[in-house]
Amino acid sequence: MPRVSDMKKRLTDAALDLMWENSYGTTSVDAICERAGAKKGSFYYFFKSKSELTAAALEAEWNKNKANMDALFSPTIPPLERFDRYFDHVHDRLAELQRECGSILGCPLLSIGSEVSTQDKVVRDTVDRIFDRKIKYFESAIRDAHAQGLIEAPDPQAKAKTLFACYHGTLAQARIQNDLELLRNFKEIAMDVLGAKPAATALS
Amino acid sequence: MPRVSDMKKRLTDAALDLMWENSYGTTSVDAICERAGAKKGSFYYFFKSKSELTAAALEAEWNKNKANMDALFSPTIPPLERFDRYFDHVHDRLAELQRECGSILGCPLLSIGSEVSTQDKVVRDTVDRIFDRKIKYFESAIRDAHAQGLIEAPDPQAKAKTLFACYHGTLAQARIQNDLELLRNFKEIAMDVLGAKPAATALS
DNA sequence: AAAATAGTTGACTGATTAGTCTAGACGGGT
DNA sequence: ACCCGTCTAGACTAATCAGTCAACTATTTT
Repeated sequence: MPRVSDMKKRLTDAALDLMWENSYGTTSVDAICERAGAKKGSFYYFFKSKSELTAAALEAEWNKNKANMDALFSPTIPPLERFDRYFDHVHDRLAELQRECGSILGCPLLSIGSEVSTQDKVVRDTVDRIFDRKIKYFESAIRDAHAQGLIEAPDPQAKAKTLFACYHGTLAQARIQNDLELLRNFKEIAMDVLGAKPAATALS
Repeated sequence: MPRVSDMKKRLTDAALDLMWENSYGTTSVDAICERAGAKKGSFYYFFKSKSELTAAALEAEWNKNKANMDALFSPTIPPLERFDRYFDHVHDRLAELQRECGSILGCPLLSIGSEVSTQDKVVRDTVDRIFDRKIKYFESAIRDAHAQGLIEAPDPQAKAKTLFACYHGTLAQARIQNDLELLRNFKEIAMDVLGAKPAATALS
């Protein structure tokens, strides 16, 4: 088998960068090609449409982050601490991206998903699938926390969905208002939503 | 003053409809004109760009809903009941729109705001401003609830922002998953987030 | 009825869009 | 050394995009 190329990866990387910073609609195939150092022909050799490229880019991004998610939500870590670490991690990543591009970018799944949901089934289904996987981390941490009596959560899945929605709403607000501050205290908000008993730090 | 026209309103209505159902990016000026029964010239007679039309459309939508919001959040209504009624109202409206267009559309401010925030200052600032106004309803209801001892909310503004973010996250998820079900139980989630003491309905 | 104001028309521009296609370059297996 | 599958080059199309403009119509004031 002759000739191996990293172009596919370069294209998905470029696409995700551009769509995350701007939007699906304003990210043209030409712009993706330029950033990836590719020509049109290469693009359509690997992907049959912009829509499929986007789905592939989101899946690729997921795969890049999966190991990290597994580590953050490792069962060896006390369940509520998993959330702490996760929210910190996202906060730090968004702060880093802000240094690069000047804006708080929020969650690409939510931005892109919300933008294309009524028009592009391929991308929408991809976003859905990845959301489901992410919620599973929440769900299992919540189940563990419940088992240890740290919170009251008879329906861990419902609670996970709620927390997930709250978090993504906050990420979206942070993007719209370009304000990272909203995310700084999310740990406490999450504990509120989860109904965690205020432990060591007893206040009032 | 010669010749009065309702074209401006028809254009903002058409724009909001199309952008809500689809997106800012995929809604072309031509499409807006067609739905409004206008020609290009009329469009640019009233608005100097698509961006300004969008800002005007969002403001117009706000003005259309303001009286209703005032009624829903009237101080004559018990504070926590205001939220109940508001969430019901949005739920019903989205259900109605679903019947018309087949999709759960979520909140146009969030969808459009998230889409354009890094690229269009005029629209972004408009969304910001309207969000601020909407949060004020939440804030005042929360303050009243706190005063009546229904919830514990020493910082009503922070709590309002939190609930607002949670609600919009849920609206965004509902749009992406095209699932109204997520919104059906939001009343209870809201009470959870607010930390409302489970009143009459004592369970477990 | 004339003038002034308010709104409408639609052809036009030039840029940009997603996607196609043919010809060829590269490089590993034999 | 040569072949063949993988990949690249880049010109091309046809549609669509936001925005411009000068001529035109309709209505009210004087």
